[in-house]
Amino acid sequence: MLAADDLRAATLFSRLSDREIDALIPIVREQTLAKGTPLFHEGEPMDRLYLVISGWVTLFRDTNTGQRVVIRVFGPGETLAEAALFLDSAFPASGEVAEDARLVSIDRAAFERLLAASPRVATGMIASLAMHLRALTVEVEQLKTRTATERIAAFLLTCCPNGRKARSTFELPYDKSLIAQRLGMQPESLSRNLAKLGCHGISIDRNRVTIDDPKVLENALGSGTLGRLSSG
Amino acid sequence: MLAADDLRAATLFSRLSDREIDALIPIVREQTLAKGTPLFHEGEPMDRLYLVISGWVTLFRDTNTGQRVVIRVFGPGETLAEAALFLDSAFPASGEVAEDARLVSIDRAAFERLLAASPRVATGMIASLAMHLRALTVEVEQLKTRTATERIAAFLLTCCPNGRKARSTFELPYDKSLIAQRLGMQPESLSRNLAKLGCHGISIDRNRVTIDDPKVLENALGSGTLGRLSSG
DNA sequence: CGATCCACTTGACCAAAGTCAAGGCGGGTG
DNA sequence: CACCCGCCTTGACTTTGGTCAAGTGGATCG
Repeated sequence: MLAADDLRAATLFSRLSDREIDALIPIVREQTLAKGTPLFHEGEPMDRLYLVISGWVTLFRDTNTGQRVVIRVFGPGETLAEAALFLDSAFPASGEVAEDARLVSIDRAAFERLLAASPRVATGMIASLAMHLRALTVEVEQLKTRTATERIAAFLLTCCPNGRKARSTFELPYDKSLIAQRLGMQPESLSRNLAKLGCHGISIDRNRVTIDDPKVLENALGSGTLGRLSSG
Repeated sequence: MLAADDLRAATLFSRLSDREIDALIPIVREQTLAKGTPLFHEGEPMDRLYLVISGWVTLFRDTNTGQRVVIRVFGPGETLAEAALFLDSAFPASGEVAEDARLVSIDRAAFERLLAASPRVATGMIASLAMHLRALTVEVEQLKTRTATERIAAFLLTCCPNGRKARSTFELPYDKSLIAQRLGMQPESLSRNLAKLGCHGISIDRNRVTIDDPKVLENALGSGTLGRLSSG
């Protein structure tokens, strides 16, 4: 069942009072959707705001040369398209479930009522947008300065269950082909570079990853030592 | 002198009433700064919000491997760092005047008072953040899917004085080395690819650019025809 | 239990962009 | 007017990542 904590996990709603959260619960729609389910389509006006409870959702664009660009992949606690509800022109991207997901969504009209009624929602909205902005900023920086290998290493570190103590093992959150798109490279490049990272204490078996020492990897990333490998 | 219209050019303030704008004027700081002047530095808490009236300002990060990543370049009517005032941790990037600029800035405390006092400022803030988000989304998309040549062509089109009728001529807004950074490539690549674009009806003399037919260029960009050149 | 499908991997090749190094051109200065 | 300095351009070469094509291996289904 949908719990108050599920909603409060989102920056957008984190500042709401218990009372406000309780009022929210009956007006949201909760759905469980299978991998591959389309949520909304590029060019259509956006009429709902989504919050991911579990699973993963991609935001992407299909360019007119046929290739798909993944803008971002959203996971638990993240909201999509709140900006779209505000700028009311057609939304420039499509959304799709990347891994079986539980989603909560709110109707545009209901959300606008909420926004008008509570200054805390407006505040949450600003905070939420600011965080998205920060995330995209990091993304741009990575695309401009890091090699494919480095972007992969950075990604694996973010997947690393927190603590980052020695020898973390975890599963990749979604398909490798999607990871490749997220990181802005071809699946072949991901494959090859993952193999290369073997020399840096990372082993991959199917979609199970083990990082010998996250701290060491982090330092190597920061100092640009990942480039030339020392064939270990 | 600072005019009400200068402020209203910013999305952030565009919805304010005449009375609110008038109240704003005495509390803002106006400055004219020379190219190269640093505005704020990465890692420091951000204490002002900036609005560019004329000229250009870069937002960048110096990575620990020594290279500079330009996140974005802000021009007339654009605001920087409004998100930073909100997320109150240290700001992750530095700012610098890229071309002699006239700037307006507002103190953090004053802006917070404004935000609390007027729901229209909050609304403007959301709209402004949403636009930044949109801009960065486009950026990510371009970096992931377009070649250097295509990114340059797209950039030149955005510089094209609007109308985009046949044979537009204009000056590059800032140094070529900065344009290269903005587009995520080396100055050498920019230089070479600009030369390549000669075959597509673009001529460059020093920093004066002429586009024979923007429409044609736009179509070539959309259909991916810019890649293989037909040696014309 | 084998056939098939799909996601991923691997290999060989190629094109795009980065690197390093030298050279030109203009603008400012003595 | 000659000099120097920065910015930009050009050239030769290297590296990275993309492309095309074939192969592997696990899962599913008959």
